[in-house]
Amino acid sequence: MNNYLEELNEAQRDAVVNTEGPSLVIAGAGSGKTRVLTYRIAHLLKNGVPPSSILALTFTNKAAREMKERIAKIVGSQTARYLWMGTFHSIFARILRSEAEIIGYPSSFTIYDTQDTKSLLKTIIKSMKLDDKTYKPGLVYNRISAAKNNLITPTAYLQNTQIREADQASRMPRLAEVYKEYARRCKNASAMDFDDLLLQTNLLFKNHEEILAKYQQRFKYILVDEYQDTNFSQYLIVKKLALGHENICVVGDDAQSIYSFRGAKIENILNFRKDYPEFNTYKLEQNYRSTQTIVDAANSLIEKNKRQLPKRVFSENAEGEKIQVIGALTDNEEGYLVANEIIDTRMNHQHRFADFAILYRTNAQSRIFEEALRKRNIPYKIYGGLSFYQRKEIKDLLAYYRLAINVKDDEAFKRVINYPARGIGNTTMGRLETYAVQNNQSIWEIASNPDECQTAGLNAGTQRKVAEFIHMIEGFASQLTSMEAYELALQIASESGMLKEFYKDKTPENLSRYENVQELLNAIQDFSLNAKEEGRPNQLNNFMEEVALLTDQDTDKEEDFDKVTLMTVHSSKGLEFKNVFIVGLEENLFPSGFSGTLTGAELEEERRLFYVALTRAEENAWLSFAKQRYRWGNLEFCNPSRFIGEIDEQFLNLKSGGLQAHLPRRESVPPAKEEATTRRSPMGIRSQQGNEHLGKRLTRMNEANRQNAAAFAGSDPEEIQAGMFVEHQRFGRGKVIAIEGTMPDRKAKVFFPNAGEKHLLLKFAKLKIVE
DNA sequence: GCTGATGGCGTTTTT
DNA sequence: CGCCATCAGC
Repeated sequence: MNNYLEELNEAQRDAVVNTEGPSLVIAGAGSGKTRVLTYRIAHLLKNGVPPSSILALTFTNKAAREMKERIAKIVGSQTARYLWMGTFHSIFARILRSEAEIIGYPSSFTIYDTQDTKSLLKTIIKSMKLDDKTYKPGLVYNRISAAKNNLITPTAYLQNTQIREADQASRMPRLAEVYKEYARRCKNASAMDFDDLLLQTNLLFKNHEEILAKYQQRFKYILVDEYQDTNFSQYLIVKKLALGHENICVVGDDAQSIYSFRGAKIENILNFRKDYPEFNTYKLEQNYRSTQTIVDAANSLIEKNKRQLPKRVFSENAEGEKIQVIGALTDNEEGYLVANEIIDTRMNHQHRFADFAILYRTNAQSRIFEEALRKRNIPYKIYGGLSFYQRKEIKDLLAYYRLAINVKDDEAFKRVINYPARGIGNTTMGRLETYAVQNNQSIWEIASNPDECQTAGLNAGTQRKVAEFIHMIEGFASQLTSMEAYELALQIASESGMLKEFYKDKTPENLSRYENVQELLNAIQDFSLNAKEEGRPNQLNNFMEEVALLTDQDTDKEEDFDKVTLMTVHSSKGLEFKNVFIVGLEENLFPSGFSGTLTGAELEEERRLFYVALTRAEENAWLSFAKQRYRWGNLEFCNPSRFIGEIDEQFLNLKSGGLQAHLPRRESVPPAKEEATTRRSPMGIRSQQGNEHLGKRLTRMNEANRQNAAAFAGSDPEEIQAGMFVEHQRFGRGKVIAIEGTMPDRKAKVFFPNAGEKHLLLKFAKLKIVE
């Protein structure tokens, strides 16, 4: 064991060696948070604390794995193995499986992923004869998820007037019933969704004191990473468990709370002192990652946060280069500029491609940069998007495994009953499911019983086909305990007929599907061999327990060696690159899901300047203006369409804070063009004229909208057509038509061409320049 | 059931 | 635009 304490600065060392009692470690970005966590655990182990009494919770598998590896390096893998270290979900799934009986679940319960959940919700919504355009499965899921994460059970939901009112307001008055039905069906299917893993753990601890006591006893030391990202459900579990010994150490940074949209409660970290009055605070304030300039820039934004834990992040690194702001007239140009910059910087500084990252807000924005990089032969890798385990063929095969392990798993049943095709269509499935729901049973329980099939109304031929399928699955199920994972997995893949499907015709898609399935089988083989070596059980259900909570952010392939990284700003949290481009900032100009009412003045207030050049003349004025060289603040806009300058205070002090896009203000608009000063246009504007990229739908809707717009504004349709449709962002929604002549306090129609006839009524206007 | 036309709509993400 | 859901029509 090396002398790890010497590798720490004073603050870090304090946080590592003071292991007793409640500790709050506030860890600024790049301040060595992971190092402190791992060393703290190593320190505990070194001082004779048994690994099995340490519980360390993270948010991602990746974080857990990395930490475990680092600890293993210090204390040896034999010791590290017995740590209770993993994601909230995996740890509590493990506990739930071993306590399943007492809460009425089999220990082999299925974990429904997002897709399963949504598809089940959709079925429920349909069967309740509700409109799935009002009750959108995704939206319903969010509501139910939020309820669960606040520990609101269906019964409590029904009685909660506040929630009921909110449901009324969003025109989903029957949401409570949907929730209840959803919970019922999950139970019948012996399934839990992700939120259930936490909710059920809470219920388990609440209703069974002796079990809570057992785990309180067991976990003498509890550590939580990214505490600012915990939701209420997670918070409460931790709080209950910590009551035992109060040796709880939470690590986080209120300034890095970026997941409130998925239920993270920053209050959990802000209120730590209330829960544990006797706590110690450790502040990690020295940033080892970034230059002073960058730390200063970040601080100038963070200081605008209203509630925060006082800290002063500083860097002793060199001041470093200025932050550059580069503007582009179009998205294509933006891609081109970034690609060029990468090539230049790489040459001039001998950087590797892997030293570059391109960050954007949404995954959909990657395309333009992919194209630009490909054109310049720059290798890149993309994070996000469809993960391996979400591919259809993988989900299909996994569904067979799931069904074999838990035959009540209705979502798996529905997935594979007719894949490959067995002549069991929607009608049959509909009958089985309806009957099952009526009888409070899983589909399997009906389908596997000939009498029930008869009653459900299946004809003899269909009954035979269903029976064959049941027989096949029973065959798989019967071998679960006798065969090891890989053998059985392979057998199921082949006997289910799935492998044959890919041979039907040799399309590239089929080849790729086949390869993916092979990759899954290889993974199972690896799992099986490793498990055997380490003396753990190596059956298919053991593999499936792990896989349900796995995503493939983890799989770093060898071939990903020297490549530019493309990912969302969110997923870059905690990573380091020498060169970072934050692109597509103008996307923020348009609030998505935009449908409220705003006055022109409010828009001005919001600094969301999504206005359009209305007429042909005005548009031309803008375009010629954009090609000129001009200055705004410290930013110099260069010919033809780019500006490079230093980031300045004005930029950073933007009221809305964060990564809001910022646009030239009035002084940048040439005074010569008086017309143009009354309206602004963001960079990245693309007009309909001469723009062959406009979508087909826009073309289709064009005429109708033009007429509508003209009628509303009382203008000549020809005139309006000229600059009417301007694409402000890459989402179709962003195509805005503003109506000439409307003043800030007047209502105006804003047309979203894609929304077809139902245009939105907004108070919206020509933006008045207020200085 | 499969296919192509049509329409709708588009955050951030982990488990 | 690009993906997905739906539906008419075979």
